[in-house]
Amino acid sequence: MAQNTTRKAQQQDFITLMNELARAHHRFSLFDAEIHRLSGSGLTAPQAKVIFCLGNTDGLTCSEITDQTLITKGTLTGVIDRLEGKGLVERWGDADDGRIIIVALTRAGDRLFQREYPRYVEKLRTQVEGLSDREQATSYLGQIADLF
Amino acid sequence: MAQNTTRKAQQQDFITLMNELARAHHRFSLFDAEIHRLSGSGLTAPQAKVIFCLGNTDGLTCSEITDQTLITKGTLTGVIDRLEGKGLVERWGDADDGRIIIVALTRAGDRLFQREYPRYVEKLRTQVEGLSDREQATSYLGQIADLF
DNA sequence: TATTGTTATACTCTATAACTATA
DNA sequence: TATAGTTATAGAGTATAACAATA
Repeated sequence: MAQNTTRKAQQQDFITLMNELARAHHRFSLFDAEIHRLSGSGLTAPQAKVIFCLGNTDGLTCSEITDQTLITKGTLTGVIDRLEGKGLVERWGDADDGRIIIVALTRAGDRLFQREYPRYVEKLRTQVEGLSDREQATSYLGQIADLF
Repeated sequence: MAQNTTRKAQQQDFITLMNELARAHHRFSLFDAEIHRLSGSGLTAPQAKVIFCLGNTDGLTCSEITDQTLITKGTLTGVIDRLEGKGLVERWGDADDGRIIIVALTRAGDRLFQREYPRYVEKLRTQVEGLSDREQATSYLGQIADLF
């Protein structure tokens, strides 16, 4: 009976934990989207992800971008189309392997990256400032990242 | 010089932490959506959120659902429309305050909730099973949830 | 005037699957 | 046959703002 109560309490703890995770996740989405919206960069969150991962590189293939951003390949084509339409990235074929497309920042894209990336990091930092133990956070988040 | 190096290292730590958070967030989205897709319930993740928060209640107002799910009111109308179209929820006006709409599970919605909610929790639990220290997780996630 | 919820618009992202071109 | 990326389809969620009804 007492054991049953304990199990129920543990189940409730777990559900509470998952609700917190889901809400944290959702708030992160909203916060992330809001940062980009308020920045006036004209980027959506997925577009910014792509720009940020292309920054300080000589270009990446679509597969590499997919690996880093977790954006599905079908979706990625559309995101890159829009960034290309804004003149922020350009595409060219790989010389060795005809199947591969290299995506890279244009000069305008690089200027945007140089301006927006530090701002983005700074806004996140401000939000996280209250964090008590950075090392614990790092190691724990690594675990969470591995779970999903 | 050494101080500068340290600061740079700290900045890099922070960026790594944020990248992990962003990836954890994205993976959670994908995992969450996949659970519902594979369950055959026909629910999207936001729809499931609404069904789950209505479970074991006598109905909630749209504002209350918004508070719990963080789904914007404009979006919520559409989500509820789709759930109503499936016969899973119903709406009625509040007797006291004519502005308020009460949303509640239908019998079919409640059956879905009773069946899917435990499954959902169980799948999350399986995923989280590797977690080393539940208490640490709970307290840390609480912090993250408060940050965003 | 403020609040609750709906409607309208326009867009982005999403999954899925078929498809092209190349390896 | 397998891989890289595009295209096509259909739908869902999103922000935003204007709106109606009620308090």
